[in-house]
Amino acid sequence: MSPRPDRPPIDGRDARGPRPGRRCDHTDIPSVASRRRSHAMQNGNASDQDKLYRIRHSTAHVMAQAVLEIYPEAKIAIGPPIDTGFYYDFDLGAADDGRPRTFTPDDLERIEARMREIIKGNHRFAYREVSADEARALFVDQPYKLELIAGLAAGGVDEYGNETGAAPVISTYRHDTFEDLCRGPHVEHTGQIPGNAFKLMSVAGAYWRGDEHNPMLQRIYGTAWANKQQLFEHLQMLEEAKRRDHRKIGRQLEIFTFDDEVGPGLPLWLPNGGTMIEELERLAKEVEAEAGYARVRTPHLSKEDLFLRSGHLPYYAESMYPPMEMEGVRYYIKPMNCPFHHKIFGATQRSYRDLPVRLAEYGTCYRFEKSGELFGTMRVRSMQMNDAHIYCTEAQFEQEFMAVVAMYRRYFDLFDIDKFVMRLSTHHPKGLGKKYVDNERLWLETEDMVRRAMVNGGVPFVEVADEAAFYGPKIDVQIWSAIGREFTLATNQVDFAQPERFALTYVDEHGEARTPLCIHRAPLSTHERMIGFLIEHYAGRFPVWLCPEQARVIPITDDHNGHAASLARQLAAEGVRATADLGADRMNAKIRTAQLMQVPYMLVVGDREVAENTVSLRRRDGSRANDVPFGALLATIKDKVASRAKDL
RNA sequence: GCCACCCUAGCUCAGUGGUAGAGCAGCUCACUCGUAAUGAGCAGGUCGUCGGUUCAAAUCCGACGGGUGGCUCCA
Repeated sequence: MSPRPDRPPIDGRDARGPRPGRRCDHTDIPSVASRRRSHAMQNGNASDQDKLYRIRHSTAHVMAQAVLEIYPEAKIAIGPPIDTGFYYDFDLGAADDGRPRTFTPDDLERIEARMREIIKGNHRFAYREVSADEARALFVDQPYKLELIAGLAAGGVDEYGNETGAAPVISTYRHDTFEDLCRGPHVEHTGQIPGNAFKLMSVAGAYWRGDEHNPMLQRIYGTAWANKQQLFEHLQMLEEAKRRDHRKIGRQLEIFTFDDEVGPGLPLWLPNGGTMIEELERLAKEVEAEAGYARVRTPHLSKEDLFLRSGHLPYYAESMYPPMEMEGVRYYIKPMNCPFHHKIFGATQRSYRDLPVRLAEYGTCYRFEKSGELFGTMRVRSMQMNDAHIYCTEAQFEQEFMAVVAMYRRYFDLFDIDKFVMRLSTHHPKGLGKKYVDNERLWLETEDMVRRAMVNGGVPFVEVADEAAFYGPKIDVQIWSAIGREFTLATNQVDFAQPERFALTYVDEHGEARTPLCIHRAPLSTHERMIGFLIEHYAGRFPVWLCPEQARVIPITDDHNGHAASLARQLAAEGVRATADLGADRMNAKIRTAQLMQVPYMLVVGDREVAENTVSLRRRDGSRANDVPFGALLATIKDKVASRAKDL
């Protein structure tokens, strides 16, 4: 099973907002926790979820007690339940060498052992409400708690520091020797925590309140379940996720590789990956031609002036490779294609009759992602984007925007992608002039336009504030990697800022110059992220049209090599990617090899097949068909490819 | 970038102070086989790099590089 959610939580609400009946997605959990979604939590009923929530929350408290016993000087921060368990953040103070003390893997074992002892004590969880002064006295040695209490006392902030807008009630839960600032709920006593259904998983650094300017705390992640079987299933699911990991399959299927000397985040596409890229581009070009896009091509770098005009440099210089200087002029490698497309739009005089203008390009971009942010091919520094920019009038906007959304859905149908969330990202007033172009009126107008278009089109979406692009709101399509990491696969952005900055105009029916709106869109994402995602989505078993190798001819003995080679040539002549395995292996070994490479069609040929020009067909799924006339099979394969069929 | 952990042959891994091993893959030979591994032989590593400790370092320490899990970030 994949840890991605079974059903996208499409409910028209903020993805981080409260959702009835799902305590593990309650607002008192920091945003990261609520963004990861658990398989189990989606399936269980409300009372199961409530029970798991209590178990996890209580296990976190027990862990904090164990940590405080081992490190009495430790300062405790926050410890919420998350969708597969819980975590707790600690500040362990300075070690002898003056550097921050950190947990060791041995600590985890000790802490876990002590936790089991505490659980056996059947200590009751006791709730009480306290005044702000009492709370301050209770946690006088706990600076992080004091900070949270200050927020609670001031109102509108919960015990995790998240804004609630609710009236402040300060409460604590106490069990055994440990009392924590906490709203609960908890199990009745520690004996209700199954001692064989939790496991401390990892140690990680985490910034206090998620802000990298704050000190880094030590976080321990744990997983906790209602019983031993559930824990076992969860651990098995993690193993299965590792098997589908695109980094592993990408190596096994010889799709891509990385080389230390080339550099981190700079994938090398092997021939199999190259083939897949060609197929994706073929798809995109067909679909875009049909939808009235024109193809353009632009350079990989430009003068600094271009990115100053676009506004990218002041906003995103950190994510760009540093400039290079030639003949006294600074050049940047492009992190995006839009400024170039804007220049193409602006290169000719445009009439309202020409609009919409849709410019498409699989543009190659380079972004300097921090080293710790790289992740296989899903997060890289060089990428080729399924990019296009649509220039249109305000009157055309809704239709154009929804046509792009329809294009997403067409692709997602083709790939059977049903686990995703469409997310409308809007601005936040506090970021105006910093993260965002400073024009609140246009922000509100375009956000409303997008919202209206989505609602009119009947497209479910969630809305999140403060996640927009600097030039406008956007609709992102969020997907999850095999190991549960969330990514934006496709994006659809409204840009009300750049057309003006580039002085782009068209002449309207009254002869007046007007500024067009621009829609940025990338439904097929980047090749890097798309192929990484597809590898995990299909676990390497791609539909025939996308397979690097579509058919392999396997002779039974050397006597059939000539015939096998001839069949492979005939397949290739008809555009089917096929090879003949003429090696010294036995037939069984050749089948195994082809099977491991996920070749969809294996054509076994022996004496009978040579005599009758048939093949004995083995498909990747293990199904077989004997005495298939070669011509008929060739026609079938060609049809599966041409129709981009989902089946074999 | 920050915290923790990891890096031994193309791949998966064993080896925890006395100078390197296995399986698979590769190559050669034999076998000529009916739907997931035929057998034998050969070759392949300055143990990520550099420095330190030691009579002796894959093994201990440090720096750097790369990776993994998180945090931050994600146009």
